[in-house]
Amino acid sequence: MLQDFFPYRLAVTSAAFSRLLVDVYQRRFGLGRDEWRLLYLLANVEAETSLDLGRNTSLDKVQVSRAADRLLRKGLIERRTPELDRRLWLYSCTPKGRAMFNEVHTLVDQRSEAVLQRMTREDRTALERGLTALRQATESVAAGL
Amino acid sequence: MLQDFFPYRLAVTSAAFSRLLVDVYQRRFGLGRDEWRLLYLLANVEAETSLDLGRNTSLDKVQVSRAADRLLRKGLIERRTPELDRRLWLYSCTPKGRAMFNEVHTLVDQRSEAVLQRMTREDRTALERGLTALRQATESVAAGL
DNA sequence: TCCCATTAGTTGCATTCGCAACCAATGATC
DNA sequence: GATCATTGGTTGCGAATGCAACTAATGGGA
Repeated sequence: MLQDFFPYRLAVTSAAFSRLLVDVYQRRFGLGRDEWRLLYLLANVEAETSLDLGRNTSLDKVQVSRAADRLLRKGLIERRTPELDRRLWLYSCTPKGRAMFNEVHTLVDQRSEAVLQRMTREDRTALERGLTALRQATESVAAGL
Repeated sequence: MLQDFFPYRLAVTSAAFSRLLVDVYQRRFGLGRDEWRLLYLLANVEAETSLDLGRNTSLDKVQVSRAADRLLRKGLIERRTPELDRRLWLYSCTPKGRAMFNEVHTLVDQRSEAVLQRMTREDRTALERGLTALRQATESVAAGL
């Protein structure tokens, strides 16, 4: 039975939860998932290179490049070439970007909390624990190819 | 910090886990995610209408239509018009489809179990519990729009 | 019986995605 | 310090996705 298959339940649950948040940052603010992630990172830091940006968002270089391009065109971030390595970009958030981040973050966090608060404290603890363990186990298997 | 944001961790973990399985059914068998879901359902049942197929796979009608189309062209499933309602299709799995399902399922299940077996029994129980609670909470919030 | 609102499925289009090829800068080696 | 493998970023292209329009079948009233 597909409905009992763990990978299916994980994917469906994760997608359903995600959809609630996408409704906020995508439909209401026109931000894609990747843009939202970059903005999240840059809003909370002075500046960061494209390289670190990729590492810290689980996005590959193509995704970073394209999402950053969209954010640039919207005036939410800016970039300059760092002196040390001219292959990279050093990105930072504009005031406009920070303002939008704060607005979006408030609403996204509300939605997310609305879901989590419908769970018991014990269920939340269990989810937290299970998720952390799953991430480690997944990384471990993926590392061994 | 993005890395501590629950929605981010859920999405990243789920995607990483998923990728391990996609490597199997996509790269090695040329099946898309939607095709794999339909095949999973149809391999374990006599026949099912397009309508039920959608309900039981969390796919919308467009996804069902297109994935079914691909499976038909590959000869893995077949369909006929049910007498009761000629708007629908009644799908069923061909022997070739069942054979491929069994092969893929074995490998996918191995991968999935390889991950889960690296977790302690307690972590697995916690994950199971947390995931079920999260799904219910998510559905509950989504239902209230 | 004839509308017509509803439901199911398909198709078109614009956007996004993933992959591979490509270009630019770096740095190790000779 | 010239060569070239490596690393970082961008671009192109084919496939997939999401959304809305469209077609076909159903079913409930005037």
